[in-house]
Amino acid sequence: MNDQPPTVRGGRDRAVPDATVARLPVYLRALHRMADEGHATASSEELAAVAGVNSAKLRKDLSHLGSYGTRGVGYDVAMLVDQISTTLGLTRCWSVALVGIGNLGHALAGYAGFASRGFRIAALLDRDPDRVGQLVNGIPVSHIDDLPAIAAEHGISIGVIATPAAAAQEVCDRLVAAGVTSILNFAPHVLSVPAGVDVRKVDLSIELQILSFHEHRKASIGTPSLTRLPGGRGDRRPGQDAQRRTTGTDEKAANA
Amino acid sequence: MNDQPPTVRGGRDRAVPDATVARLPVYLRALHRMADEGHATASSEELAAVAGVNSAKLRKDLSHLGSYGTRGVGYDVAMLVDQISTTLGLTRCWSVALVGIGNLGHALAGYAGFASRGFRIAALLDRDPDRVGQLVNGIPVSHIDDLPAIAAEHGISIGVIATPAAAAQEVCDRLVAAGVTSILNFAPHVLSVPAGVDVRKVDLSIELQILSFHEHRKASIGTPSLTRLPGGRGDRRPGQDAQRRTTGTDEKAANA
DNA sequence: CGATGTGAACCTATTCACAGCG
DNA sequence: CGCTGTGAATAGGTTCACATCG
Repeated sequence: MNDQPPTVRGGRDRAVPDATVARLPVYLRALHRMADEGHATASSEELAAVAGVNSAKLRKDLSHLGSYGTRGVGYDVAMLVDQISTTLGLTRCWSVALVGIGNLGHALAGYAGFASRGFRIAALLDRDPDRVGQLVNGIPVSHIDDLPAIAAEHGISIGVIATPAAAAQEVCDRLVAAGVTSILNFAPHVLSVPAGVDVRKVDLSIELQILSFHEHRKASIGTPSLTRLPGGRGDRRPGQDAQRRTTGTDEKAANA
Repeated sequence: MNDQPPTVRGGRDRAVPDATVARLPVYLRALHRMADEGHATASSEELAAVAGVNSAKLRKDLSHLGSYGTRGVGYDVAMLVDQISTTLGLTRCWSVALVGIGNLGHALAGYAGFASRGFRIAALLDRDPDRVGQLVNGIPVSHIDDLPAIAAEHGISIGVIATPAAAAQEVCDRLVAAGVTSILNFAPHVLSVPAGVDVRKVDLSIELQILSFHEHRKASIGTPSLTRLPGGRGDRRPGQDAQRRTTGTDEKAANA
């Protein structure tokens, strides 16, 4: 316990801001890559470069998990991997139900990234009787009506929706009724869920439209002789790496 | 070479914040839905409900595009659709190149959401000679080496990367060399691009890990008798719709 | 000495609350 | 009178710059 004033969140002051949480998986991937390349230790500068962020942000992010660096040296790669994995809850394996075995569902079912870190597709579900019973990537497709039993049996708490938009809300409701409290939604539809359920969305069409905006911007401004940097989107601060290549994407719009 | 203290962006003060841009496609979808349902006009409250945001945010977002509402009435649906479409640059059709025709590439090539609003897959590309020449969803697969010619021919400015992580950076470099200035990256790899090129990423594995964090949180806190709301993620403000269902996802982590 | 960890400054985004218009 | 549009207040995130420590 602690007294009061600012930011009383979960247990103590654990907090970990959402923006930081969204970057931890990126750091984790960067760390694995550095480990593969033989680094036992990594400075915030090196790690930040691989992760595509600046070093100050990385240090501040890591500081939310505790103090796992050594001044004058950097971070122990293996230890940081452990710490981030623990924070993200990746020390256990999560069972996932994937609903909607169409075009996209097939691709997702075959996606290697699933198994790679602590996620297991425990069930594939569809409403189409013709698809039920099929084997997709070695996993049999079950009927959506069997969701409650399957969810209970496997202790499924994460659901992935890959159905058409029209079916998404109903599927979502069924997932929630079956005890799922985290949903990843690929359907182009805004889901409505009770409090306590987290939803994240992945939406190709939205991403394209955002890119369209920026393309449109670039095109319509023409190449303004030299109002700003010759190519930048305009908001680069004159700070450090204003030139050369921008690495990665800065995070922002996805979900929460 | 310009003075001016605060926030001088593109032309004048056009700005349109990134967070707003990321939501415009959502509003657009909501508007289309309301139009389909016969609404000629919509209040900020109604629209916001369909789009899964609160009305104040929606009004402020729309105010960045100008004043298109009527006080006491609401917004004219058709007019708003036009205005948002124009802002997003959707009044023209963008040609897109999709690179990497594997599992995911197939699914993306078949995705209806592409054609739906101003995007046309002008080319499918792969490095595997066995795939070249195949027809996928009616479009022939070309070899990646032909990218420069194809990009020039179709005026392609948007590229989608659906290759394995190992190939992503090279493909990215080739796209940029061919004149592509906006990239949507599905590969689990942080891309490095020159200034002036926009990158957005879609990453299943990162999304799952973020959900894992929240699941972990919920599980480890148990059900705290009544420290907070019985189910919420903890950061619900005591404001308006704190109970009932949270609609949609709040935006945050995706890209920029 | 070199790199972490962090207070402070800054900037962006969200929410409130209400003036003002149709 | 109802709803938009917006200034002001608040919250959240990023960057700077440096004290601090191994």
